[in-house]
Amino acid sequence: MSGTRAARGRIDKRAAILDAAYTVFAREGYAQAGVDVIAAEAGVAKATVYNHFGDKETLLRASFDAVADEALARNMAAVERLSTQGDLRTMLEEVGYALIRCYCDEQSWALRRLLAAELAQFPDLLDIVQGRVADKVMESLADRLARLCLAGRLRAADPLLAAEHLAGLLLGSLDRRSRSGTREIPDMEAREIAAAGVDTFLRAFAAGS
Amino acid sequence: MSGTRAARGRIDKRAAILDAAYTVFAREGYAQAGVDVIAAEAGVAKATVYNHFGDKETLLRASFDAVADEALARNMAAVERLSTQGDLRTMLEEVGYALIRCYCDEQSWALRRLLAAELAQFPDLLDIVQGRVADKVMESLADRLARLCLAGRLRAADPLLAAEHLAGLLLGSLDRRSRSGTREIPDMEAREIAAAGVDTFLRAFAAGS
Amino acid sequence: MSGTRAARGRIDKRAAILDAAYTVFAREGYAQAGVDVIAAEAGVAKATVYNHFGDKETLLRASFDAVADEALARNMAAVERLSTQGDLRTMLEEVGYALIRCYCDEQSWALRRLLAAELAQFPDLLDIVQGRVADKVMESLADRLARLCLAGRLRAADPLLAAEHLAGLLLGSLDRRSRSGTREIPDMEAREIAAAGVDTFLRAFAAGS
Amino acid sequence: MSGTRAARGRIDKRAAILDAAYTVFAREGYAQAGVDVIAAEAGVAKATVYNHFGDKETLLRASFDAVADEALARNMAAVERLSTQGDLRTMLEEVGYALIRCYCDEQSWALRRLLAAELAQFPDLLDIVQGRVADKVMESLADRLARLCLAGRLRAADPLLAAEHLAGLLLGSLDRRSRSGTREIPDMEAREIAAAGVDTFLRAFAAGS
DNA sequence: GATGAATGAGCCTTCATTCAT
DNA sequence: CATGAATGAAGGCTCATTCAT
Repeated sequence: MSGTRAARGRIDKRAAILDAAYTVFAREGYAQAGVDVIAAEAGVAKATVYNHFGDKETLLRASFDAVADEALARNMAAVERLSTQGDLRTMLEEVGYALIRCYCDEQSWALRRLLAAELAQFPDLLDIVQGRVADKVMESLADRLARLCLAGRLRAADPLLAAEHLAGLLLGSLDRRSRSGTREIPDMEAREIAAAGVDTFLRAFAAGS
Repeated sequence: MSGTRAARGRIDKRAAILDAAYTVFAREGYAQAGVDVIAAEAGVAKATVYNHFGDKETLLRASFDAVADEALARNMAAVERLSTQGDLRTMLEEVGYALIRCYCDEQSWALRRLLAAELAQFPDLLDIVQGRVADKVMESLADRLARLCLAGRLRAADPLLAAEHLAGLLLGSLDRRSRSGTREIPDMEAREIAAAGVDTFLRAFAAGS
Repeated sequence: MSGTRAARGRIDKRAAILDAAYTVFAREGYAQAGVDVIAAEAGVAKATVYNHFGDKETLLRASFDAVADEALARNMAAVERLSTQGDLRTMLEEVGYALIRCYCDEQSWALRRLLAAELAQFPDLLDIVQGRVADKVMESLADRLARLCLAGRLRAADPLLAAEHLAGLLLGSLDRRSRSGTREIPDMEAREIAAAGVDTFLRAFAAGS
Repeated sequence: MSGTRAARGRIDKRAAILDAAYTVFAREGYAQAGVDVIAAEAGVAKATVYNHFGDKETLLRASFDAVADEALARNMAAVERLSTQGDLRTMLEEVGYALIRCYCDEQSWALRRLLAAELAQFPDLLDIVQGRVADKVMESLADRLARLCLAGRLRAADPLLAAEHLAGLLLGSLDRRSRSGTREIPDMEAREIAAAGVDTFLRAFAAGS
């Protein structure tokens, strides 16, 4: 019991630091973010941060890992709603809406911002974000579209290309519309974007058109 | 004469500083970029940079201005190739290819990276990049598509939406494919992306389909 | 039995820490030596060091004590070979050689280095090294020389002065020759130094000259 | 003129930093010495220290250089008083006294202390202190003794050895007597040490003895 | 008594910015 | 105006030391 309390304390602190780190990195950028600020936000001493993560760079990577994992999970959950049963347009609109929400999540914007900002200095962050998230999601989406083709609901020569196009139609306008994440996209607008994107997609890829 | 020479020297220095600034900002990020490094790259003394631009932030804005203007010009030139005459698919593919090239230009990547990185601290940079570039390009593209509709070559209820979708189909996959600008996209691949994007676009929007 | 084992474990740990401390102090200097490094070298936890010695300064003093005792013993053993019997020159050369070896021992260099380094901060270390070692050795050497005078083998008005001179002749060149302990003095060179020093000494102090 | 004033300001600051650095290094040891303390003592900003010397280590080396040069000059001046003319004993006593004073100078003690302390970390400091000072002085002393031999005033097979022995006789006891520089040696005592050392030296090396 | 984790103070170094020439 | 020198404010990281188990 007492051992558990201690261990939990340790884990809690580590998690608190990770949370605080991501918050501060997202808010101020990697370079501007002070480790003391992170420590204060996590409610620990600065040295504790170093005890856990060694240096600021490692802390950044760990934050990325954690957030990327979350993002992956959310995106996958969205894609996996695509089944071969039910009304195709409705289903696609729902998936589209969910993907838009994932993309527009404040954490996702922060992740992409940080990635862009620090790409020059830490090129391997790409592997975390794209290799472990974006690629997987796209592959998974392609898989589902392929099954819809086999089920005769869609007609696409290259499922991966179709997935890219679907994603492009759904997400392509979000950067501009949300002013790079600066402006919240209202729910209704998100639904309209989803509907319009799916409409175009279906006009191009629906079977029997 | 000597006055002219002096004035030219002054202008040259200003331009050299701007160039150097953008180079260094792009290479190392705003926060990591040292003013002394910029000064060294421009071949002037650090104080000279301050004489011209006052502080680092102003220098960043000035760089953005210059590069955004260039980017706007290039993108507009691409869009304006869209006329109501000639083979539609071929024309769209050419425009698409040109837009892809603009998007994948190293300077454009750097611009977007810097924007993302410093958005939190300098939100008004958005106005430069999106307000003065992306929006204009999109509007212009919408204009051209509208005229194609009027000419009976396309069928789109909302030209801006169509423009967004075209852009999404063309550019949506580039982030992933070029690994956020890390990997050069070969010419043939760019042409394939353009062709595929245009194909989907035309399947959805071609008149009489 | 288990109590004994435990006590032995305790003693072993204390000794291990002392050894490790001296090793690390000698290798890296007092200020640069990290307590964690010492603890690691001793195979204990950092806190254990503090349980035993309270703080770093005390640890330094304890190390000095231990090493100074050893040094004293070795030097005394060397001096005490001086008797009133046997060939004088041979005996002096042997004693001289032994003193040179003591002085050039790696541990002795480290002791003097540490003393010099920390003299400003911990002036009482002087008492340990000079009061408890150097002075005693010099007094003892003076005693032996005095007895040689009484035995008619030497002629010296002030035995302590003679001892100082003998020590100066033997050890005075070692700092330069061994590059402050950086360079090992070969055995033959040490013997030559001893012989030359004793020769000069005897030319000045031999009875009947 | 104004240029001179500026340059002088620069030089003055550099010199002030060097002085302050040596003072603080000598007082607190290299590791314990804070660069801010040095800067404060020199009356400049901490960054100015870095503008001039780059880092703490370089500052240490520069201090060593400066002080070693001074020490060399003083020692050489002492040795060069040895001529082949005048009363030998008196001259040697004067030289001996001067060498003792050089050795016991507070700056010299500090130099040797610092050297000992930082030898492990910066082995090349040896070259400055021994290579550029001690060796030269000893060679110079040997030269003078050689000329005294040629002049028939001394009898020494190996002048360098004789020089070492003279130095050993003069300086060998100073470490102990001055408690490693902690205790000031009164003038009279210094003269006695010189006289005694020279006496022993002459008993061993005077020509015609 | 031994340990792992946490801490707070401090230190070297950098950097945007200003001043005197 | 251009420059070299100077500055003050941080910031990343370390380390001796202490608690809770």
